Amino acid sequence: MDPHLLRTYVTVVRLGSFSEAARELGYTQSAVSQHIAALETDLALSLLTRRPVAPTPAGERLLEHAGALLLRLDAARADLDRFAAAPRATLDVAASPLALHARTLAALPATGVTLRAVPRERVPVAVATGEADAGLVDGVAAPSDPLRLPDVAPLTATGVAEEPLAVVLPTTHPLAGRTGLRLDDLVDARWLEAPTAGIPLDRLRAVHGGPAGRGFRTALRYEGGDPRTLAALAAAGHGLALLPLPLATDVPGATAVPLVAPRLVHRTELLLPAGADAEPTGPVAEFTGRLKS
Amino acid sequence: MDPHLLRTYVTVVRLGSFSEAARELGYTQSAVSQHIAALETDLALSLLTRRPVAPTPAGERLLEHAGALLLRLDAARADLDRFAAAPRATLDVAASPLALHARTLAALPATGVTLRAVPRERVPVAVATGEADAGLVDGVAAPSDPLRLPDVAPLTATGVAEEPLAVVLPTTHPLAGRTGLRLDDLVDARWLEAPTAGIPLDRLRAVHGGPAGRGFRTALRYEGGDPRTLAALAAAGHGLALLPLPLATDVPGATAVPLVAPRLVHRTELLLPAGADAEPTGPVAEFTGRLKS
DNA sequence: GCCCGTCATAAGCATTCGTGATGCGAGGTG
DNA sequence: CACCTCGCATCACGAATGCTTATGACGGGC
Repeated sequence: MDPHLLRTYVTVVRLGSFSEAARELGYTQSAVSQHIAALETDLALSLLTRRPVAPTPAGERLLEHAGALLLRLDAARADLDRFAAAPRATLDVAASPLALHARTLAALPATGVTLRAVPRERVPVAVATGEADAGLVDGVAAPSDPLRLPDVAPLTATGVAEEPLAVVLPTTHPLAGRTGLRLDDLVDARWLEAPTAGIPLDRLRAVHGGPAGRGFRTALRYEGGDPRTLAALAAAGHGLALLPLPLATDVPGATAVPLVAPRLVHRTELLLPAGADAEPTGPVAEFTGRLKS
Repeated sequence: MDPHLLRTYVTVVRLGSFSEAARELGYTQSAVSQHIAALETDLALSLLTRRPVAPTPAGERLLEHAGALLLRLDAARADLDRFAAAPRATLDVAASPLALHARTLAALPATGVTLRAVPRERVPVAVATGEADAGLVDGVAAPSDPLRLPDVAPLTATGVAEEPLAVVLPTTHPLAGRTGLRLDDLVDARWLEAPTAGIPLDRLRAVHGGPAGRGFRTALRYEGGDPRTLAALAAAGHGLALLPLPLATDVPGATAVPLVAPRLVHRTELLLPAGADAEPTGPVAEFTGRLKS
């Protein structure tokens, strides 16, 4: 299970073709064929169906493992490269959209900052692989509880902000007058699924603990990145939205009611490569210093 | 960063010697020397000090990455080997000591079971690498919240039991008369640290959220595996112990007071290789079926 | 000061790995 | 229906990698 073989395997699957993969990797088609053959004999398994080229069930499993492995490998290399590299004068930050709010934006240095908005799950990856010097992720957690992040590499996470959660409903909604809402009251409601602009509902489904698939049905799925649009959708009656309270206010036609049970907050965390906090100076230190104080 | 090179690197560090590592790996000393040299030139870093042989700071970092990588690699191989292997007639269970209680023990099949008690953090590893067919881990979490387990490989975790937590104190202790205790009341107390027999206090320190190092000081460290001994130590006044309530009762000279705040429970989870739940029959299915019902 | 243990380096050799050429089977085309 | 074409498998060869043996360099112990 040489990483090179895994690398060609995943590209073959991704492109659905040996020859295409060979082109992309700079090999000949023959080499790719031999790589796959080597993997299959090594594992004594058939990994791919040819014609069409698609992974077998065993191949699917290998794909999961291979992805994680190659990621960790890249992360390791990036991490160790940092050791030798000269301290950077610029700051690359990867952030999930909702992790960008007054507190985090204010901490950014005045110059030399590149800010990249990426999906939530890609933030740890970006930091681990060195694409970004630091990351900002948001998510839902119990108060002062750390987020559950996939550990692709040794990263340190520190909480930088916690805000209440609010349910956004049309002003005409029967529950709009409440001062607080319990999740139990909303299990049967229709929700807006917005993985990027909003907060994924998986966590709610898990917390609620009901049988899988029950509750929190999706009315409409919004794949854009703008929370105000999401709130507007809620105002228009397309379903309920879940947002950090500060983002949910002042939306025409919508009312934001804080979620009071279960006790959950919208939490933002700063992600750094483990060991990077030792750096005493530079833009990274400036940024993290301002965030932690 | 060939896994072979990493493998020799970690053994060199572990044994503190090139020659020893060569012997263990079945290489010549020369090969080991070249492996290390290859790594160092590839990363353009000095990884080891010679004489004595010890990792440099950069080497320490590599060690972390290498460990995780090799683990995942073994896990991947084990997982895919399972695909080809014939269904097993026996059941190997790796369990942390406190995960073994009435509920889990009752679910074990009558014959063909090997039960291995391992430290908490080794359970996921054992399941991932195929040393065990299934795992039982215990830990502390908020009610109906999953445990935080290191993801060494795609594993599925399902909760099988939750019990209240109790603080064990000498009957003569001023707080022994309470019906419930808040963690805040106990920050300044002396505690028994018992990573195997008891519940590690890290989680409490994290939940309490105080400044690092403050609170929950350790009076005595017990490295044995018997919770009753731990409770007896608490009875003898060596410090407070934290145990699942059922284990903390009926200890002479000690009183168990439930922990009421923060709301935490002692949770036991079943760990299976992801995808293994598909198996319809055999001892694994019997075990998991009984646990989930 | 000599010797022994340990790591580094050099040369030789076997194995591995990638390339180019060729074979083979499936699907499309006239 | 024969033929062509496209795409993966296989083969043989040259290059490169990796391991071994042999030797050198350096420290620490007696």
